[in-house]
Amino acid sequence: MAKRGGIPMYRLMDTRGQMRADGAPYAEAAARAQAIAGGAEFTEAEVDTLNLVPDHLRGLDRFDARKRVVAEITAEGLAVMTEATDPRLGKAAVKAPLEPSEGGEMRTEDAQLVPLVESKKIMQPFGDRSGVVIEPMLTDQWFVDAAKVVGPALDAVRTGRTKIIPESGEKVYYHWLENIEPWCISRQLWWGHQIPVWFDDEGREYCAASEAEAQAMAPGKRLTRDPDVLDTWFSSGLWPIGTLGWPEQTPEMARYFPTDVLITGQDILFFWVARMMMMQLAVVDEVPFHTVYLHQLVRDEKGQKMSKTRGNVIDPLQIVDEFGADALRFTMVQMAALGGVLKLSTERIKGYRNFGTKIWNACRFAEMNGVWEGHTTQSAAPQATATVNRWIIGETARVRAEVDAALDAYRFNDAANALYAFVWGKVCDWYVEFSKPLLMDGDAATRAETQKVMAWVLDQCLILLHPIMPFITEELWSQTGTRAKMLVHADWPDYAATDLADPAADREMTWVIGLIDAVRSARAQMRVPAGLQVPMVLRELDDAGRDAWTRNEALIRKLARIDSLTEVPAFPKGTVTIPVEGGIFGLPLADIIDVAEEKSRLEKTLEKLAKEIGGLKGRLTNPNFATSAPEDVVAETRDNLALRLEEEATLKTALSQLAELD
RNA sequence: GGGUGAUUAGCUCAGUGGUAGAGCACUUCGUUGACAUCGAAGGGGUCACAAGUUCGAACCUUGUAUCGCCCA
Repeated sequence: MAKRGGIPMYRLMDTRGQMRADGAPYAEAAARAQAIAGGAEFTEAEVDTLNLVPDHLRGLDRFDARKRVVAEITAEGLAVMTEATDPRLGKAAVKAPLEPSEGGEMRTEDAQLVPLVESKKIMQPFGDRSGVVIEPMLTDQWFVDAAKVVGPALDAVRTGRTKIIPESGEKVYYHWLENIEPWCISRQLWWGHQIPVWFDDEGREYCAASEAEAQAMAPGKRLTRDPDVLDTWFSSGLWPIGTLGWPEQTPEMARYFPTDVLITGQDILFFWVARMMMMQLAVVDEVPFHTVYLHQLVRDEKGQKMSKTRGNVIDPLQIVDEFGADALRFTMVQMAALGGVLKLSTERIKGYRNFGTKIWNACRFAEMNGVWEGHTTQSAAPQATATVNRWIIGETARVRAEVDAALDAYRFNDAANALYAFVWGKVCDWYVEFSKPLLMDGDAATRAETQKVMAWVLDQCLILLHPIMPFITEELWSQTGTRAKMLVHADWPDYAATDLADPAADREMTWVIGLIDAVRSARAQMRVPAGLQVPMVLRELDDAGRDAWTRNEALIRKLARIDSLTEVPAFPKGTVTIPVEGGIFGLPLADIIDVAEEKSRLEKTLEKLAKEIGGLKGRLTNPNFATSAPEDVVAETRDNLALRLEEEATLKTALSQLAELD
């Protein structure tokens, strides 16, 4: 029986009224209720029989009943009447007709009067699933005195036994637990763990693990069980141990508890995380996990919470059908920046589907060039002599380290992005292109080496991508070479970048890529037809540059579309200048060159350079910079400035030579 | 009301003190020996605003504005 201020609440909303149609007549019950409210003696049992709802209104829908009540009150002449246009009627009010002076008709006030039923907004909860108003019904409920179990849960995070990521989660956790209130664990649901409390007829409660035990506590009494169930978070709070057989000391408990990392939604911190912490510490005196990784809610592309009512739910299965599970997974991982919001858009997912296709095509290219013939999984990087191969091996080791560091720090987006940039931007855009002359025109040894290196590099891509894109990588793994085990079981690589990287190879390939980029850029801006092979001239080049050219001539010529290189003492008129580290190349395009175009190209570059040089000089001339900044920063700035100045000089010369053409 | 975040390129977001990045979108060109679900080259940002700390601020401090989320 619910009470308020010590007085039992009447059953005003008794939907079971029809079964109690034998109740006392309304007038008597009402008189008795007034007496009780006025202080008369009563028993709960008596109040329970009071019938305050007239029989003819029982069992009606509340909205129908309201209309009937209003009609009855009005019929008895007891209603407050008002004009139908009264704004207090809210939506039920009719629009005021025009005054006679404004051309409206004369009206009789009487005919317009209606009972005043004020339109008042009431905060009214609706059932999530039924859509029906939820009526308040006070019942006795059980609470956990949370203050008594909160201490250890707070300490565990304060002392770092359990770490919450991102850190802002810890602040929220503290704030909530430090201000914790008693936790109501009674839920009026038809499913869940029923509350283990039985009552006898006098209302005494017996809390026991089973009905038999409760009965043993109340010999000879008739018991009824509390119909409520435990709050879902109370039950779920026991999940880390309950699933492992607790309270028995099972081998599973010994092996798997405490668990490892809990990954859950940021909005679940209070509900589940805190409850698991409190309950495990209270029950088995141990934290349930060493780390809690909180991710954001997945929202739609506008950042709205997905909801069925709003109709903006993206069904993952539909996405999987359209783009594949790997694309969806990669998208999620790529967006999982710590503390970030997960806005899911199909455009994004499409991009990562294309990424999957890209890898597939790279493996196909490898297959067409015999890379997989006789290949078996190798954990160690192959020995390589070709610069290109040495370079990509080092790059692979570097990305592996980057991915590991990102995963260790729970920065899944960094891991995904590093792999995307490596696989697409390094392996596909450069290494595959570089490998073509080696695989197709190289000698047998070069060819064999390149095949081995490419097989190894692609294997590493598959292994590193596998946690994010398990399906396509597993499939490619099974289609390429001979595999002792499935990719999902493959060893995670542990080679170090310091062992595999070759600084000389890095420097050389950076130079080569820089030269190709510069030529391509100049060609595009001079509007040289993309397919046209053009000659190139060389004015000066240091030894390192000459070595690099000699070793990589084939691929530079191929990728930059250069048909010859001639060394010249001075550039012929109409030559586009291509400065590189340690030298100056040129494209003699006198017949095609657009002088104005080249001039503006140079001026634009010079403008950018001047800005950079200005900034660098400004820093270096500031006496406080040299004294306060770390040495390596100062040195780097100085080197940087020297390089820029050199480039500026080259371009200025080129610009003045260009002027001679006019 | 309490708590907690965010504000960076057209869009979605990375970037914890050394001078600005990615993907998508956009513009131009391209049937070049894996890939047009592609390739090449570009354009685009006084990092919300104001003050402060610092040799140096997108980043640290304070304030302002706007938006979000959690809880009551």
